[in-house]
Amino acid sequence: MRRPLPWRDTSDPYRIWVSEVMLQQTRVVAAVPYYERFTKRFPDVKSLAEAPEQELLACWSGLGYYSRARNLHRSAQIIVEMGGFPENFKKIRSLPGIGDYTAAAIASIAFGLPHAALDGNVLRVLSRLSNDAGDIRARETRERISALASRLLDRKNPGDFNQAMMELGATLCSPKRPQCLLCPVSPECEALAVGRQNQLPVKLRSAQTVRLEYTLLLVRRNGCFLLRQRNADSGNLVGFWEAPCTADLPAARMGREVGRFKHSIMHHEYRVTVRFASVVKCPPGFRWIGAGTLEQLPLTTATKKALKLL
DNA sequence: AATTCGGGGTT
DNA sequence: AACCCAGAATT
Repeated sequence: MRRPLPWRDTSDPYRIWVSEVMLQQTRVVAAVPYYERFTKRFPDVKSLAEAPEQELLACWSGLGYYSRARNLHRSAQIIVEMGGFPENFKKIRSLPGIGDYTAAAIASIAFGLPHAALDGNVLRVLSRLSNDAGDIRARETRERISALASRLLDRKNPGDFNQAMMELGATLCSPKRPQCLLCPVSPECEALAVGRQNQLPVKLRSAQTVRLEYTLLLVRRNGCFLLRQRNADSGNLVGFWEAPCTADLPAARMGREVGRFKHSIMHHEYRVTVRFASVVKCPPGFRWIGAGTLEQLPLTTATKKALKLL
């Protein structure tokens, strides 16, 4: 059942750290190609610490949750100052971008320390195993399940134990229609025993999706595109480059439609229309960017998708 | 304790 | 179309 994953070939804490951060709220299949590229470009802590942020973000562009990349960068610099990768839970946990889960994962996998890692998979597996109907997002429930995880933890092999628990959640003990017939611990599963496996875990509160639409403009001239770098006022995606929307260029002349795509962010779903447009002069805040240099810049995913339509 | 942060595959 | 992913930081 053990899936061959690129970060399982190493005991290098740096690589395990990078993989764990990439896997925060991100599926394994999505993270793999990013991990390969990232570790090739930044093979160790030092190379990451010294990298320009724009290069880092360009490498992360499309993976989402960009504060992960910025925190990874800051932490790399802290680790260099510390003189090496921290080797106990408390120090690992203190690094920016590392919470309880990631600290436990690194401590157990890279250093063999007895800390149970509690991610979405493990919460699901254990809520079923113990037939716990508490809200999985409530602190009380998490503490109860965390205590159970610590009790079950194989203290001689915590890294394998943690990964096996997550593997079980990712493969058999899935959110819907768990494959209990194939599950090695089904005889111990209290939810299965009373037929509640499909009702667990209980998770309350989820905002409903908001649908919006807008138009992105591709303004091309002499092999360049009109782009803008998001500044500190834009709130999110600061430092990323993007194409203008219609509100940015009220005076632009519209050209033909290039295409459409959907783009989802959190509980927002955007329907984006892409059109060609032209302007008389470069509007304030925008710059002409050569088409050849685009891939070296961190582009917003929406802009990336728009350009891909060409 | 509740929100926010990206994006995309699954069901 | 809802759900949820090898979560963390901020409010």
